[in-house]
Amino acid sequence: MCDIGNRLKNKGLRVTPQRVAVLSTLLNSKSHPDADQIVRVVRNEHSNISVGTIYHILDNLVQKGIIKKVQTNKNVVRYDAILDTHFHLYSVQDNRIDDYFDEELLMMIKSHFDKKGIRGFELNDISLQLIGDFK
Amino acid sequence: MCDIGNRLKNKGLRVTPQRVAVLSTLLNSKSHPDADQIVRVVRNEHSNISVGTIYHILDNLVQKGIIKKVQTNKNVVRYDAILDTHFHLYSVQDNRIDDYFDEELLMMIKSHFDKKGIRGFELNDISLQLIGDFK
DNA sequence: TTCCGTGCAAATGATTTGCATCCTA
DNA sequence: TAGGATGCAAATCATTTGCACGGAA
Repeated sequence: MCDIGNRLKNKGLRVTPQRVAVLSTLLNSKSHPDADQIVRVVRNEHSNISVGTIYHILDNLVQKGIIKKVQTNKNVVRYDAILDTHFHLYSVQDNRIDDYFDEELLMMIKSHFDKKGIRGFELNDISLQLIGDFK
Repeated sequence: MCDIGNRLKNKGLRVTPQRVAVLSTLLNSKSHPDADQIVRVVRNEHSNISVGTIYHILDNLVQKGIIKKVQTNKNVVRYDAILDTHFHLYSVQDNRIDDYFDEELLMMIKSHFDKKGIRGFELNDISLQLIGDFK
């Protein structure tokens, strides 16, 4: 609990049971859930947090950089609590998104831009999706 | 005009003025518009195509692989008529998405996966967003 | 005690759907 | 002419907003 509490406190957010529930749900989930899925899990395991509040909390956490939104080409936003830069495996068919860690590739891309840069653009973050199908 | 007509015909879609209007609008746009922006341009330049129809058409074009959806972390879908694999520069602040062509990087990533592969995953497409700010 | 957070319900906004009509092939 | 396309309006669904109340600091 202290870990989660501290993450919030460090960013100047008050530690409330609702925030702890949302953040711990996200940390325990490997699947990159959307708001609706988080609502269901939270309500199942904890108390009856209202939907609007969960949207508020997710927004707070994103603003403070505690979690990230996941890029999607659907009209639902999904979330990711892992902050280390990593990539995503997308299966369009089953709407599944898995994490993909590839330190070698990350270094390769980073050093490419360190050398080369992009004129007129300050690069802050890299987001790579690998689109295909799970076998 | 024939070019656009053929693109549709080749994929087994009937050539209608509405589809031609939508596709040519998208081809002439460098900005990766969403459905609403396309509606406005189309209605301005051509006839009064209905909103539902434009959503239908965009969906058709994506299904047939004539255009692509652009990855976004907002709840609006944006579109891209360029099919050659390329990357995107994202500015979260001003919600701007520019194309970024980098053949060298693309080759680098491709050959990385040609060599290495991803266990349990068949890679079909690569989507890379470079997030930062325009200067 | 003081705000920041929360709950609830209504509002918004993007996208979809149903159905009658139209028009390309 | 036949079946895919379109137009329109109503329906959905995710997300946002307004406001009164409640609880961390």
